[in-house]
Amino acid sequence: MARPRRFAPTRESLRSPLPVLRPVSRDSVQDRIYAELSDALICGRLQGGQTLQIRDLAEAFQTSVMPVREALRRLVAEGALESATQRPVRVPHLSIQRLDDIHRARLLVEGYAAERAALCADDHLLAALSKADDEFSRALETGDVDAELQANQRFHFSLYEAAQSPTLLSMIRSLWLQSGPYVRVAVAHHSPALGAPRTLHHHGLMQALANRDAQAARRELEADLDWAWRLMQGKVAP
Amino acid sequence: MARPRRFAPTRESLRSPLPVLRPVSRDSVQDRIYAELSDALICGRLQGGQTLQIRDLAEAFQTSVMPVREALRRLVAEGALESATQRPVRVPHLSIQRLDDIHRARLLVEGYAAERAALCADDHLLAALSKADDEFSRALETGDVDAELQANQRFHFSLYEAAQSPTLLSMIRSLWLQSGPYVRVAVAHHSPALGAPRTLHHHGLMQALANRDAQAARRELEADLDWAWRLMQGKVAP
DNA sequence: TTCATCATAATGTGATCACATAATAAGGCA
DNA sequence: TGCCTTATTATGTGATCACATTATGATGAA
Repeated sequence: MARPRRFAPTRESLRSPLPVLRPVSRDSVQDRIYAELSDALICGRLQGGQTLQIRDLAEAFQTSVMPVREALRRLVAEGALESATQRPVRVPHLSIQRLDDIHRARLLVEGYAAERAALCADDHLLAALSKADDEFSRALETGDVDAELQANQRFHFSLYEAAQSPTLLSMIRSLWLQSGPYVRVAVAHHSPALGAPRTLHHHGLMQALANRDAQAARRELEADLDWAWRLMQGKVAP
Repeated sequence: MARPRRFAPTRESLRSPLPVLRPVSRDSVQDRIYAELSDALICGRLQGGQTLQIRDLAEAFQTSVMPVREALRRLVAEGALESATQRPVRVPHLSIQRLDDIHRARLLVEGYAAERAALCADDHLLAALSKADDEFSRALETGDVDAELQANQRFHFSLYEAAQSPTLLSMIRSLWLQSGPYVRVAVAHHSPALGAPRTLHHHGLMQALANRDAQAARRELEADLDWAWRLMQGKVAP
């Protein structure tokens, strides 16, 4: 192709094509705010009951209220946040019954995704899981909760992406957004020794995938989720 | 004019309880627009590939663009609509593979909801299902596609609500929003004779619920979904 | 005729302003 | 002093404006 690639199709760049200085994020402002808030939710940096006021967030992000409104609206639509009419948006304060409900849905959907992933597992997937699990173990040793949650997220979503189902993936993402604020309080204060079962389940899961054993993969994943759930039950008020 | 009347449980209304004149819609404008668009999607009044332009909708709804933007944003977040940056929102044009993906997710989640509903089925549920099925049959005879879809929706969601799981219910709602535009083309042009299997599955489902047979309920529901899915495969272009 | 280029129009996005409503604080009568 | 009332403040929601970006149609040269 003779024409230079256009990364920022303005008139100026057409006439004097510049080398790409930055892979300019073509996301809108609200997309970046949404991504920031999503990450904060999944990693548990926001806690249940916390209110998120539009003007405060706008000031924090150095923008107007406009992109913040739309980002919050998206998260409310996904069930990650709740809002009454004319009331500030809040991170839902989930009852133990509601958390149990979410947990059951996670067993169903994530367990099925594990089955599907096992059927089309390859070396690339196993390598990605192994890498994430290494980071996970290292974070457990050093007691770095943020790194632990990040690595755990990478481990699980590498698996779920392998299931090759956009529908399941978006449902799982929504479930993680909802349970994120409560997962952290569960894993935040346990001793490193308690982490042992999780690495065990991770390894069992990788073994099941290597064997293409869908049922075993589901069992190991469910055991992993159940472990975190039992820990959470002790921490969360009824 | 005296003080404007307030129907919300404020101190005043507590002291002099007024008869409820109208269940005044305390929804915001964007809520009503969202409800309208949701209904249009689930009932298939919008078709795949159709673009929804903010200003057009605002004019149709007699409002400004503001509430429309937020309603569309919600639907995009739920996967019911898609939008590229700086591009008009569209009803997704789903491939056969994507529709199959959604179908599998529906089998999983709606099948599980049917199981759960069977475990706590009561006379009230059976009555609601029977009523919806009557309307469904009547719509089949008269060939009223809109009424058929409405009744079918009521039948299924009466069942899903009985599962008493807010998490499952919102996931199912999202799946119906996504598949709504394509379900209609499937059921719109079949002869009334082809409708027989569906009423059969509905009746089988009700029988399973009466027997508290969770596995049978799942099987009947899956059969119902599979019937519609096979019909859809013939109508939708690959 | 055909393709590139430019000008124009249309549309989503962000900013700012205005208003209604809900929570909170201040005041007043029993 | 206690509780209801009233005034004030704060916040979400809707409207309007301004801009960047994309698509579309016109126009020119090879």
